[in-house]
Amino acid sequence: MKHRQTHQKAAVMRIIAGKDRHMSAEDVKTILDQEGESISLATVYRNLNYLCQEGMIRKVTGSDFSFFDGNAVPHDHIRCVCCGRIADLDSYNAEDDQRIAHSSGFVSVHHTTVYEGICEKCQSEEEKRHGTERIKD
Amino acid sequence: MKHRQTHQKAAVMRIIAGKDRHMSAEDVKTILDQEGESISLATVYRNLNYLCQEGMIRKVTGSDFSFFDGNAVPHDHIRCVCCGRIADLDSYNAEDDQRIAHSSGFVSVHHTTVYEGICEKCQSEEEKRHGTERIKD
DNA sequence: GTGCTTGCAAACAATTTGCAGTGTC
DNA sequence: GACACTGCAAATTGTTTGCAAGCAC
Repeated sequence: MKHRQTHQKAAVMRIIAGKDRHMSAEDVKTILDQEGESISLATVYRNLNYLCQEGMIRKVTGSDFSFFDGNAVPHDHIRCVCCGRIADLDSYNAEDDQRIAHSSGFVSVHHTTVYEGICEKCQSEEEKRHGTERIKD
Repeated sequence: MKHRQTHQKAAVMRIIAGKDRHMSAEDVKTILDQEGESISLATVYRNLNYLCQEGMIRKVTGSDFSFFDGNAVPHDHIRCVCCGRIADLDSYNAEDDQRIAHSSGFVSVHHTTVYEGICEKCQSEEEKRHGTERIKD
C-alpha cells in the first residue's frame, strides 16, 4: 500500500512529530481546531497510528493514562500521580534490553519504563493544605 | 469505610492473589464460572480494583495489553509481541527510583517496566514458516 | 438494623471501522 | 482514473456506575 501526502497528515505531523510533546489524540485535535485547521478526530487517530507505525512518534500507555510522544528517540518518562504531568527522562538503558534478551531467550527486545511519583509543585501544594506535615511514602 | 469479607471477594482473591498469574478480569470470571462459582463481571472488577488498592495485586497496562498480576512484589515483565504471553522477570531496580527521585525532585517514586520482544516459541514457529530465514531486528 | 456488597443493565470513554464522497499521484 | 484518505456516524471494547435487593457484622 502506497502512502499519500495529505493536508491532514501534514497537519498532525506538524503538531506532534519531532516535538517534546506528550498529548492525547483529543489534544491534537483541539490544537488544530484552534489553529483553524479542523480535522476529524477519526483522522487524527488514523494519522497518529500511522506515525507510530512509521516510528516517527510513540504511544505510551499506563494503567491510568495514555499519550502520544512526539519524540521517538528511546527515553523514559516520569509522571506525577497527582496532577498527571509528564516529563521526559534521558535514562534509557539499552544494555538492559541485551541482558534481558540473553537471559530470557527473547529477540528484538526493547522496553518501556514509566516512573511515577509526586512532583515538586504538587508536594508544595500538599504542604499548603496540611501545614508542615511531611508527605510520606 | 469498613471492608467486609464476602464470598465473592474471597473467590477473586483465591484465584489471583499471591499467585504468579497474569490475567484479565474476563479471565478471572471464566475460571470462576468453570469452578461453578459464578460472579458478576462488575463484581470481579470491583474486587480486582479493591485488591489493587490494598496492594495485594497489581495492574499492568501497556499500549496493546493489560492484565492483573497476582504477585505484588515489585518485578518487571516481558511480553511476546507475537503471542502475547507474559513472563515475570526478577529484575526490579529500586535504586533507579532513588536516583530518579533525586534528579527530578519527585517523591514516592516507583516505576513500571515492560520488556517486549519475540519469545523462543514464536521464533521457531516463524522459522518453520520462512525456512531457515533468520529473524532480524 | 446499618450500610457495605452484589447483580444487572445502562452508561462511559477511548478508539476503531464501514461507507460513500474527495483528493493525490 | 485508481485507490488511498477523509468525514461522519455507528460499532467496539474494556470498564465503571446507578440502583434496588442481599448479606456481613
